[in-house]
Amino acid sequence: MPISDCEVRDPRIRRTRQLLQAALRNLMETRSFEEIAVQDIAEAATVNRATFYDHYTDKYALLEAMIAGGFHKLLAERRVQYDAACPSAARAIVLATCDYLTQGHSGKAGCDQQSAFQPLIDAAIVTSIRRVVLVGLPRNGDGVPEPAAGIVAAAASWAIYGAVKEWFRSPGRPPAEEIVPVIVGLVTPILESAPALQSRQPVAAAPSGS
Amino acid sequence: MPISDCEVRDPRIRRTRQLLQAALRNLMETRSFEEIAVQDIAEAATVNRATFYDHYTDKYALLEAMIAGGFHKLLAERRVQYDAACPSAARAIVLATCDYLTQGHSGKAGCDQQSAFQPLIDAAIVTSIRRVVLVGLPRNGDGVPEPAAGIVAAAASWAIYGAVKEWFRSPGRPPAEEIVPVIVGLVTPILESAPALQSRQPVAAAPSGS
DNA sequence: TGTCTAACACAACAGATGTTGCTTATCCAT
DNA sequence: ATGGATAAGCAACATCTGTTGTGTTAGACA
Repeated sequence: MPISDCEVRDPRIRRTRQLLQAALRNLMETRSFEEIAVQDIAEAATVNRATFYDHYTDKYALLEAMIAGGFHKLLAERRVQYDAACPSAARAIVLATCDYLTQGHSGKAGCDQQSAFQPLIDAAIVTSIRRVVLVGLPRNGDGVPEPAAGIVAAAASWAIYGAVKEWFRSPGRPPAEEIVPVIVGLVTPILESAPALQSRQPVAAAPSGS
Repeated sequence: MPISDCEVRDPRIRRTRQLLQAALRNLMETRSFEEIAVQDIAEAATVNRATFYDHYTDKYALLEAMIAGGFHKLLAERRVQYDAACPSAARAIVLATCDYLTQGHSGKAGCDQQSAFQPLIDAAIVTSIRRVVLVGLPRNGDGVPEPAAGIVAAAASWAIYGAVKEWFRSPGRPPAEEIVPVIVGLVTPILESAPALQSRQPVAAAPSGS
């Protein structure tokens, strides 16, 4: 029911949400996410259980906010931002995604690859990637992204995360430095097709539909 | 706890699971998924609630199985299978994904785009796409997929679904026939990079890393 | 056909969930 | 500083959850 986690002025709200996220983070060092009850989180955060529901609809919403916030923080710390004109930007995004998965954002749950809530984590990260990709995509004169940019950003961000996750899940995975260029090579065609969709220049592989 | 939904010989199990899935499908015509309790599903399926838990860990697992089964059925009906040698195969997969989202697999929930369980649906469909893509990817002499095929299949399947979903969510979306070639154009570079990763032939866009 | 295995019904349980109404404490703006 | 707005504490509620135990029934297999 409350406003999005960013842009919260009231210090009471910030405090409570930070407490809840920290509590969940700590609890996940010990048990798996499913084994944690809203009661436990509220108790660990020294927050009333009813107050929890003032901020998040359930523990899954809290997890989502926590993951999104954590990944966004990582991107901000590294000053990561995509720019269609800068090839190394895609590399930075992919590397950040690798590192975020590797660093065990979610304690014991990080190993817990087949958990039912894993898709929630995936979705949260993909959304963050999509956002940072979208702002770097070419725009028209008014700074408004082209309509097809949404499709390109979606395809690219999902492809990036899907590939990174596949690498992360693989049994004897190579170091990140090794896989990052491979993934970048896979997704650059998508990212570079954005100008083509704006019909600035025809591209052989691009379909003429639309 | 039980074996995967496919390959179940015991008719009792088949019957119960079909009843449960049909019950959930029917209930979702009326209410949103979150508003449906396991109790309701069991009751609508004329199945004891305890029996529900013999088959699925919770209602989310049931939803996942339902979505995966439905999409798999759609692919089977259309005889969809990816083949790296056949360009129209990718088209068929993308079109099937568009149609599956459009046909409102999940009743009222189909409109319910921002629901917390949406990521579960996404994950189920992506997994299905990934499977059908993977079997069509190039293999070595023994029929074993190349190691990089996993990454390629993951990137391609996530990209396909992400793009289709973005299209589906867009307010005044064009007809599927119009967007399919665009998406196919976005993902074919990924799919065609599979041979390159096998170092059969160098490709200009592919990175030399590794 | 007969026996064995396992699916299902049923009841009951402790615990968690999500909500409500009320009071107190904290903030923000005037 | 003061007053209005709102977040947080608190208690209690009906309900749902997930599990366990026991008995019955239906399918599998020889």
